[in-house]
Amino acid sequence: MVSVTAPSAPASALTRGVGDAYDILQERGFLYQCSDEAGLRRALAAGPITFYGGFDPTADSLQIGNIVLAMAMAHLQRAGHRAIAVVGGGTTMIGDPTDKTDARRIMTREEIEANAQVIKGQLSRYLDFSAGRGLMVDNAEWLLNLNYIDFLRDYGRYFSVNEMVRAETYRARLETGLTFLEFNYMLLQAYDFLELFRRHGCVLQIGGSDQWSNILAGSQLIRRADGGQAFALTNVIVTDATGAKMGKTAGGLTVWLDPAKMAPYDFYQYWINVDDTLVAQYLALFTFLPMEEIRDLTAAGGAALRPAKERLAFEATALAHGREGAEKAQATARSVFGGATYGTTTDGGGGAGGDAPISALPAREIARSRLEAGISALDLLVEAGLADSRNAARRLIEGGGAYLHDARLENRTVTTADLQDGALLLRQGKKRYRRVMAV
RNA sequence: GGGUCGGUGGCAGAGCGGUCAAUUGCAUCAGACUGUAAAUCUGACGGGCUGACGCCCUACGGAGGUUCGAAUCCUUCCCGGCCCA
Repeated sequence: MVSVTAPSAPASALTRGVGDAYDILQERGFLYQCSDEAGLRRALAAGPITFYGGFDPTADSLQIGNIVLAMAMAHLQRAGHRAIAVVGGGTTMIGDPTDKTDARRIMTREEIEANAQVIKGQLSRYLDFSAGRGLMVDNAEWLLNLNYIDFLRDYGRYFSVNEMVRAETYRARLETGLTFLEFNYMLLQAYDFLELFRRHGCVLQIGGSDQWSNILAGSQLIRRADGGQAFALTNVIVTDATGAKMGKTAGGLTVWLDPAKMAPYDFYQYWINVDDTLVAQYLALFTFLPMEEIRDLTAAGGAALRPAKERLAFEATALAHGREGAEKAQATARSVFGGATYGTTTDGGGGAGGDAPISALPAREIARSRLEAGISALDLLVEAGLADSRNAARRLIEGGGAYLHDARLENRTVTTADLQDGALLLRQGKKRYRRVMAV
């Protein structure tokens, strides 16, 4: 790995300079493709550049699949480069055909804007949006006012349909059906890049490898329309052990960053339950730990990998939910799973944040009066969110997978006599806990 | 617009008049084994009721129809692929 000498790094506590950014991304396993590695290395080394990555406001929260890009951007930014996070408020109104079986649902402006706000908040945990360091823009700003005729005349000429049809992005969709609406997505994303090039001197776009053709189209448009040079870089699409895109818990839940959609405890658990073979990769991608430390942590195999997983979970949770959230989640997890400690985290003890050791467990409430009258175990499991229906709850109990206070729960009536410290501690299977508080 | 093929449970994909709540694979859930891992084995896997045998309801794109009986046949509408224009 050849290190390119950087002239000088701008202010802030940088241990490595602007020219090291490429190496950092490479050694951490982010990179998938680059349109011109030598050229990009030169550009990076020649001083801070402006780069961008896009996020689609299709949901009211980011999920961990989006973090890979955020982390890659964060590394670039930490190396001294200027980040632009583009929220695809305009493009979302079209629908990206990439890797979708069906056309995306078209959303209203209001939904999109609300989502964009949330996403910005979440991204600021990873990226610095202070003046001069980074900014966030919504491409609706320029896309919504495009005039069709003008756009065709000024830019349509630079796009070759032959080329587009050959793009991997569209090939699959050509088999199953692709509307003209979606087909235009590439043009708009390319135009975004051009617009950012003009407005902010942005010369690099980074995105998931599924965005490769779109990003390339942008850098080509910049060359054709303005004679400028811009680079395309893609990061790996991270998969889980089964080869599927990562992002679902064991319970099939999407791993959201929004604590209201997924409790930090569950977020933490997601990382703890990661497959052995992925720990090293995930540490490199989802934490800022130095590579040497990651190698040490994961040098041993087998059960010795557990401290590494705990570290991964802690660091990733701390990034998404703050240190305190991570500490609470960790303390709760340790308490609930037998209190075994595997090494220590950065603070040497994993403080509980002053709360009860299981305080971070997802909780539900139930009226005390209903417990006094007695509630069936079936209904209790359903209301706790551990079973989708009473039939499912029945099956769970029959299968021996329902527990109350760590004792197998039979199909009986649960009353206030079962309360411990004013709550019921329910468990589904080996590790899905839920507290039900009597109120 | 014409021709043709097709729309089945989370996905893939059987069924092609009764024995179909619907074969099978994947995914998922539980149990055993473990390290809150993987692999493996076992069971479950539309909803409701039941201690249980079992019973009831709703489902095979939508709406009608034929029939004792339809996911299976007919009509029509909607949606999609392919070929032609």
